Order: sequence, then structure tokens, then C-alpha cells
Amino acid sequence: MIQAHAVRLFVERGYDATTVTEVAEAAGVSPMTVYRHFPTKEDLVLVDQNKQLVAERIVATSTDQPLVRRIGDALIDSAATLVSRGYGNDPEENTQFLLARLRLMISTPALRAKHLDNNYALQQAIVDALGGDAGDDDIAFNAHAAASACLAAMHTALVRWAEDDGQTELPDMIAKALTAAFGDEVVGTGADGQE
Amino acid sequence: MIQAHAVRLFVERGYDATTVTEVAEAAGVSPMTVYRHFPTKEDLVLVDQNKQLVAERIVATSTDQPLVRRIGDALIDSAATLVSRGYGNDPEENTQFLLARLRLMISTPALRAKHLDNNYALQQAIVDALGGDAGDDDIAFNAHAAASACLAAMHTALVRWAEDDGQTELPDMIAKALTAAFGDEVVGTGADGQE
DNA sequence: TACTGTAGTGTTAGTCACTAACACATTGGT
DNA sequence: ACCAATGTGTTAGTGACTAACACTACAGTA
Repeated sequence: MIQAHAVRLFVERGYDATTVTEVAEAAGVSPMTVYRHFPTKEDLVLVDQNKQLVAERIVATSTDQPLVRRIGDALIDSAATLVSRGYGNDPEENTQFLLARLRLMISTPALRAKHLDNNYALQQAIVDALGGDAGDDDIAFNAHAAASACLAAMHTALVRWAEDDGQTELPDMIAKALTAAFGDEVVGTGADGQE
Repeated sequence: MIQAHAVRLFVERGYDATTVTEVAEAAGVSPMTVYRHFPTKEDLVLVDQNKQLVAERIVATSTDQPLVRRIGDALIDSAATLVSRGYGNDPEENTQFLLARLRLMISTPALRAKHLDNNYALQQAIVDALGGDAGDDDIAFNAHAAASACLAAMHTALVRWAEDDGQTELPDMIAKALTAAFGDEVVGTGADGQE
């Protein structure tokens, strides 16, 4: 509830021009309550990354595949799940809310920076799921390089998807970005996609 | 001079535990002077990206090569230039200073976030240098995807280089990261390297 | 009914990054 | 000696965020 008011105000007046106190007033609570639910102002906007979801998908991939393929499939799959199941409310409303947050995220430096840093945490989760940090340093390095590159490509897809106002399918967009970066032969269309 | 004091204090006491006022006192100036030279506290640490340098290298690459190859070569080349020519002082001292800043950048969330966002600006510069934003939307998209993925891999190399205390060669590390992400056939060893 | 722990909230007073507006000093050119 | 530009300091703010403490609502328990 607080978050909905926050995003609305941020869109209306701009992120920087809106104070946390104003968000609190709009939501009918005290500023302190806002901070208890959202540790920082940025957290009022940033989209949930669902690290766990991605990690599960990574584990489910075949170790026969190259790293980029495994990570790419997991990301595409996770995106599909995230978009389709939404957050429990009206799906269309959810998509619009997600798009509004994404647009803020892309256009506001502070939000963009923190989001990119969150991706960094997701990268670590992916490497962990790949078992990369277990032993060899070189294996870990390769996993980190592949994961970071895949996440960067995914971010490009997110930006494009937001620019298109969600008209296209997000998983397809991610696949397209991965193909652009890594080439056709390495990228699939999701774990259960038709190839 | 201000920056040197800042980095020293940040290393000694921690970034968050050091106030800008303390930096100013250490440097013998007023806090306002610090802000005039460095718009934000983060800027006291963040390493110069030299967007222009990278852009020039991009333009110098052959358009016959795949995007990732062109960007990768430019990044490797730029890193070599940056490390070798330093900042005018003692090269060893420069390397240590660079390493100190990198370590802070990696371990401090606020710095890491802003640095990743700076990479995002570098990505735009690369796409511009590639001529990506001139016409077709799809071409721009491919350029963004490739550039972001290359920069992410480079970041992995930076982290590893810092962990190794600069023992390895940074350009080699970047080449290694690019190879890990994109495969052997797409990555060179710099524009004038031996292949 | 009264008792108690717990979770959510509010209040207050602070710290610190950062900005704006204005005054002062130094320097280099005419 | 005059002027403009540049760098610096001072002051008074705004706003994100923290810490400490008190209060309320509500659960389960006797």
C-alpha cells in the first residue's frame, strides 16, 4: 500500500522531488513506518529480483550445457514465471505497476545504480547455484564472468521492454538480448521452450 | 590531494564511518571546497572511466569484426593504456592507489552501485561510438546488449585483478573474462596483441 | 476478567550528505 | 591601479536516515 502511493507520487512529481515524508502522508502513516517497511527510499521502487527463483532454475539446468546457456535459460524462465504469476492482483494492473517501477528505475540515477548493484547480488547467487565458489578459483572466475554478462544482457532487455511499454514478451526480449551478445548457438528459448 | 587524503581515511576507518568534514579537515580545506572538486562523496573514490579513450578505440576497430570482438579489443586496449601511463607520478604508487580505490569500490555498496551506474554511461558511449544509435532500433539493441555484456565481463576482471593485488596483468585478465563469457573465437588479445 | 508478550506504530532528537547564496582573497591581464 | 575570473570560506538550510523510547492492538493464557 505504501509502495503504491510512493510509485504514484514519484511518477507524478519525480523521484527526487518527492520526500519520504510526503509518501508517508499520502499513505496515512508516519515517516518512521515507511522506513521500517522499506529501509531506503530506493526500496520503495526497486523490483524484487527473486534470487531464490533464479537459483532454483539454475540448479535445474543440465550441467552438460555451457555456462551462458544454463544461466540464460534460467533467466528467461524466471522472467516468464515472474510476469505470468504477477503479485496476486489483476495481471494487467500488475504489469503496469511493474512498468512504472522499471521506468523510474531506468531514468533515475539513484535507482538505476542501486538496481545494478542488486543485480550484482543476483550474480553471486547464480554463481553459488552453479557451484562456482566451491573449489577452483578459475571455475569461479568463469562463472562470475558468464553470470555478469548474462545479467547485463538481461538488463538491456528490461530497458527495451519498458521502452516498448510491455508490448513485447519479456522472455523473448531476454532471449533476443542474449542472442545479440552471445550468438545463436549458445542461447535457447527457455528450459521448456521449443527450439 | 584531497582525494589522496580521502582514500587514506576511507581505508583506515571505513567509507561510511568517515565524514566529508573529516576528509576536508585532513586535507586542510573547508567541506565546501571538497564538494566543489568532488560533487559527491562517492566521487572521491570512483576511478576515471575515460569514456573518450574507449570510444576512440572503438572507432579504430574494424567494422568487419563482430561487435563483441570490437568492444572487447577496445576495452583491453584502453586498460593497457590506463595502467601503463598512470597519472603522472610514480607508476608503482599509482597502481597501489588504483588498487585501494578498486577495493573500496568493490566492498562498499554505495560505491559499487555508483560505479556500476558509471559503467552504464560508458555503455552508452560505446554504443554511440559503434554508431548504434544512429538508425535501426534493432541495431541499437544489439549494440547495447553486446556492450553491456562486455562491460560486465570487464568488471569481473577488475574484481579479480584487485583480489590478486594487481599481481596479474589487467588487460590479460579482461581478455580472460571475455573468453570465459563469449568463447575463444570471438575474443582477441587487444588491437595490437599477438594472436 | 486480568496478565503478558509481541508486533506495529508514533515521537523526538539527532547525524550527515548535499545545496544555495553571499562574501572574501588571489591571480593574471590591461 | 583596475578589472575579471577563479578558488575559497561561511552560513543556513533541506532531506535521508538512525537510535531510543513510549504507546497501542491483539494474541494466547490462566
